[in-house]
Amino acid sequence: MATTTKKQGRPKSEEKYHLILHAASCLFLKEGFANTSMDTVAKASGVSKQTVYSHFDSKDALFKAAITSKCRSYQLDTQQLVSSTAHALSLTDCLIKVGSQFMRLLQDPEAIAIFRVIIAEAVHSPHVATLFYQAGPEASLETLSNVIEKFGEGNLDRHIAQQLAVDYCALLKGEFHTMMLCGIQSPLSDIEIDAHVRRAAEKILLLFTHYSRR
Amino acid sequence: MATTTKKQGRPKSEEKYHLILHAASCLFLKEGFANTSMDTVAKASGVSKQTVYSHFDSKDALFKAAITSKCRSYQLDTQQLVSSTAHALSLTDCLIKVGSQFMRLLQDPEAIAIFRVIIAEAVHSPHVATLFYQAGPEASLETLSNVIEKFGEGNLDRHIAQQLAVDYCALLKGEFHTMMLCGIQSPLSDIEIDAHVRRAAEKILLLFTHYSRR
DNA sequence: TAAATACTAGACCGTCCAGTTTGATATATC
DNA sequence: GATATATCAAACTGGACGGTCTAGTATTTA
Repeated sequence: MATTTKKQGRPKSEEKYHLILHAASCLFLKEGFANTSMDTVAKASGVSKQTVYSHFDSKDALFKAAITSKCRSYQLDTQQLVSSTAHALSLTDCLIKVGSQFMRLLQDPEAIAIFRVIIAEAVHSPHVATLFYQAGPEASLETLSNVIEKFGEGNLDRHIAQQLAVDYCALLKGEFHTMMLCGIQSPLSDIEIDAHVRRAAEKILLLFTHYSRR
Repeated sequence: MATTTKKQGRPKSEEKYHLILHAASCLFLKEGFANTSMDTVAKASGVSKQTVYSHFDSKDALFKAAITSKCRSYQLDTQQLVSSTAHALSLTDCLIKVGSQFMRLLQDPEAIAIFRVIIAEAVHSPHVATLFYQAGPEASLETLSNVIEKFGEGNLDRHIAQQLAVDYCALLKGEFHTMMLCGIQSPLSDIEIDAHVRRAAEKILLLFTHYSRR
């Protein structure tokens, strides 16, 4: 049973599997779910339509697989902050560092595209939406709140740290994210990002000190 | 030229125009643009397909008209706050009042539906997205920042008041709005809303005092 | 070599849909 | 009443698309 029962016949090409998935991801993000046809996916991956259907049962299944694969790449890189260097940084510097990363994520055209597709299909594919949210925003918030809690040095309740993390992200977003999603905001320059992040970090520090000394 | 040159023949029925527009709005919001057919709109408005096309040139035109008409109803009712009663209220009470309204707007299933449709079609119909944003969020922010500025009594720069308005909305949204759009958050109870709004108002007050006495 | 499966290219099916056309009826102005 | 337009009901056009089928070729295991 547990033995590697190799299937007979020619095996499916992993390469083609990835070609299809990659092409589908790009198309779904660029054109949306409804405006992407299976014929186009096949053509774009340089593969016959039948092969697409041999790797993925339906358009829906392909969509789920494509979004799922994209999810993995959209998280804050908070590893560096939690690790050794963390203790050398002040909370301010730490917030600024994460904040800049976060803003760059918010600006990323592909990240915006994912959000758009997810939101558009949220009613139809709640499972995919949940998946995306957990892999992306939720995971990032989790680690950010850990960082904040660590700086509280015991004077900060866990749930207050979480709240501050949410608040920080919210302040960083401002009207920005909504405007990006609506397509009425062009990306900020690095200088603008820096200024914006510093203002937000300042505000969170204010809240941080207020809620930690009690 | 400027005389009311009445057209000959039977005039178009205004009633039918509104029937069509109303049915279209509901359908677009419930099903999205792609999943709403002109035949369905015609049937839902109790009108022949031809009549739909006699009032609206194309599906796109109908969509624009439908969203535009919906936009008008989605603004904060800040009239009452700016008016006479305003001076009787403290800033805190004022913020709480607006905040509660704002949260109820964020929860409104129809408002969420509009956002979804707008975001989904943002790439295809940037004009509609802009229209929506100006009529909705932007207008609300404008009046909110006026209220805040008034309470600053001269000690608050105009642009800082604006910033505080944006911050307040951001704190109120938190992760909430995004989660609603992704369909992974059920509406809050009135009690939860109240608690959330109070927390956010408290934070903004902290920022307000910090930025006004300088 | 034989059996089994993957893959291709393209035809094919059924459905859906935006938009048009037709022909009859209704309602307005002149 | 004559003319012009609106409305209806229904058929029609043209095209897109999800998914299946076929027939031939390639690649793998037994």
